[in-house]
Amino acid sequence: MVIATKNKSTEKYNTILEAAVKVFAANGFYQSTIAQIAREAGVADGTIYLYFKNKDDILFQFFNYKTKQVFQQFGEAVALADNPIDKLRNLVRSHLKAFQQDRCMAILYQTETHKYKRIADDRIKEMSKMYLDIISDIIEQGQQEGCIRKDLYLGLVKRFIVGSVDEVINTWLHADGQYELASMADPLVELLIRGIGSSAN
Amino acid sequence: MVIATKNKSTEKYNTILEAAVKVFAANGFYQSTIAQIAREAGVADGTIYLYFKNKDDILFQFFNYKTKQVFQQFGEAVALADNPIDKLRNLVRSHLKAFQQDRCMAILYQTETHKYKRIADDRIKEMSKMYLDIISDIIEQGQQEGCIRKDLYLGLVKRFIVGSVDEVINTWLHADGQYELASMADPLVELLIRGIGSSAN
Amino acid sequence: MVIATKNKSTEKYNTILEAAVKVFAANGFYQSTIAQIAREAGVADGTIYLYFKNKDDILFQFFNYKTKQVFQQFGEAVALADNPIDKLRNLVRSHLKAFQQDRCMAILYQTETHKYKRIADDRIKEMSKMYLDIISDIIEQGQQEGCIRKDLYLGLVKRFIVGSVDEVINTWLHADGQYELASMADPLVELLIRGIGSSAN
Amino acid sequence: MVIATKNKSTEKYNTILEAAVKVFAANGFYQSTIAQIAREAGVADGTIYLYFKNKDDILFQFFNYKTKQVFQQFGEAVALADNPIDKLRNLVRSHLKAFQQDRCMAILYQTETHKYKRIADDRIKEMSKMYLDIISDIIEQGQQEGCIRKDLYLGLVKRFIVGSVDEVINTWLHADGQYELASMADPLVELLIRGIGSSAN
DNA sequence: AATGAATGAGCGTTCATTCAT
DNA sequence: GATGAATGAACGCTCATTCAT
Repeated sequence: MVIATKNKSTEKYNTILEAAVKVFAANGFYQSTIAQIAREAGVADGTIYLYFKNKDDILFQFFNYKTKQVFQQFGEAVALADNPIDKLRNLVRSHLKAFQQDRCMAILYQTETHKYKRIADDRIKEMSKMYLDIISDIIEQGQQEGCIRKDLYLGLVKRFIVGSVDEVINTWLHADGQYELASMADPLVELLIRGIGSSAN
Repeated sequence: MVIATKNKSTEKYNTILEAAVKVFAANGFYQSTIAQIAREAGVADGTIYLYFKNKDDILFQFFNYKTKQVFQQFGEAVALADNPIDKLRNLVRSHLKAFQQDRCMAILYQTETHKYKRIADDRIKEMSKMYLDIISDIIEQGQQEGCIRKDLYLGLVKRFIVGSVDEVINTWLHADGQYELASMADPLVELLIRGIGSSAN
Repeated sequence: MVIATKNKSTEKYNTILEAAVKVFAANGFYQSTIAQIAREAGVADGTIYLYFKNKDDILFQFFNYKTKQVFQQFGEAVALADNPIDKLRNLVRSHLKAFQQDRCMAILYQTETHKYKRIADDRIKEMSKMYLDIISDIIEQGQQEGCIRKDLYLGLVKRFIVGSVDEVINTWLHADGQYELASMADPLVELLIRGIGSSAN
Repeated sequence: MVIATKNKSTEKYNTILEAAVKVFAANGFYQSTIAQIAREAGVADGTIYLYFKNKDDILFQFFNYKTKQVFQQFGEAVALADNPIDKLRNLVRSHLKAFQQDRCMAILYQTETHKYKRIADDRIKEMSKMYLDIISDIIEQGQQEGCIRKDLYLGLVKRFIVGSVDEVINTWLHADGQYELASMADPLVELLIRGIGSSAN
């Protein structure tokens, strides 16, 4: 009983895209060559151009489909919780989980994003906005419900959250993923909410 | 008694290094060419090789001297305060101020750091460690003095602080520096200490 | 009694050849790709290799059959006239008419001929010789009959005629065929015969 | 006493341009590679790009400077004669002489001109126009002075002359230059003026 | 017969680095 | 020290041709 056999074309497209992500993650985009990607994917150099317009396009497709899809999952994870604090926890948790599961994607997203505005600016901005919008909604709901401080500059709070999460991921990446990234979700959210100060402050 | 007369050599070295930082910041390291740097510095291509071993070395020197020096200033700023919370405030303030004053350095440091482990890994790790050590000291002192929560996982707290600051800088960079970066220091530190949760939590 | 039913194979052969001529005329031989020809012909790239040995062979076949056939018609047109001057007029007329009717062939023949000695040298020389022989016969007959000057260097006269006709065609091609090419036949022949000098010379 | 020592740059520019013309003449523009030109010129591949923007530019420069210059000489040759028929003779003579002296230029101009409108359209049109204008002037003067027929369609006469000359050159080229091209000038002009018809016509 | 995905040799171009002046 | 012309390795990309289906 065949439900969904991906056709050959899609298979090769994915093979190449994943090979590319692996190579990009290892060497950086500009240091990666088409020949390396082809070798990693087990195809000829020219084959890559049957599935991608050019080298830039490979990175673009990565941001357009692969990463985008992951970021959309974050929204779904959030929807599963009712109260803002659980939503935030779900967001951070699914973010860390997803990046832990696909280390190459994590590297590419963390280290290559800022540099490739030229290539995938719109996609990255779109994702970034989607992420920030989710956070905004959470904050606002939290403020209405009283579980989040009302005297906050929203723009700053968003950076505060995004930055903490990003840095936790970066640290994990630099440590070669030797610990459970996802396990950092709960302590991190707790920190975000309560801060580092003792109640004496 | 030595009067610090910089000799001609040092001047040209600095001219080139600053030109390179400008060019790297504008185009990224790998997209920048020696010819561009030479033009920006007003010297011949070959001259660059009298002061730097190769292209990589320029970036290495940037991290080795220029950035390192700035990061050392952070330590000095911290030393001026007595209590941990003021120390943290001074750290964040001097960090934001320094990066606001030298935008190119900020760009290079924020966007190129992760990618150049190959080139300047030791320097970057050294700086990073220095920065994290400062924070560690602050946290520990704060915990002893009671102004910082004692139930914190130190490794996480450090990322939490570093990440927030970085992201605030990134956001400022992406906004083309249209506002006072330094003005974000106090609200950010306040957030770090108190968190986003209302005391009701 | 054979009724000329072209079989399927011949049809496809012609479809491809005509598509190729169209593409070659538009882009030049070396700038045309097999993929373009295949698209224009409505077949797969690989199909072309069932009918032609390789890309060169397509051009070769063009000169071998298509153009050759047209050039043979010139001989027939000449045979319809008795006196040399009418023969010349018929030759030029049928030449201009044929090229006007098949613009792509005209382009290919005029602009690509000289460059493809490598590919179809023998065919082109053969056609060229055939054409020049027709002219030679006309001239010689005209000299015997007294309507053509006897003091002429035959080799030069042939170039003189061929060159004039070619250039008239080229001019028409460059003007995007906005006028009747065939209408130039009579004035041109008149020029060839009488020259540009007044009888006073 | 040094009057005009060409500097090194100009020398190498010319070396490369001449090597390129040689290679283009031998293989055609698109079949020639940068590597071939570099080898012929005795320089490295990259050196070519110090003097020319790209491969197209080499051909462009050829038409822009080298050929243009020769075509301007034609105008000067014409100016040396007073009566229209001598002017025409001088034009044809200097044309054939120049092309005989630089065979590669002749090949490139004759066989590559039509195909490279993309690359040097304006230059080629300019030269072509210059040439046709010279002829127009001659014809008109000749008609006023009575030595050229008044009942001529100027547009056709120009093609008639240009075409004859071109074809004479082509024939010489195809014969591998085994005879004196310039010696064809006088008989050709005589043909242009008197035509091939006997006065009996 | 017909397809079109796959191949990989080959090309134009760039640019870090060298070295004669 | 300073120059910048010259180098040539390396890369992205194209496309004629093949071959499994």
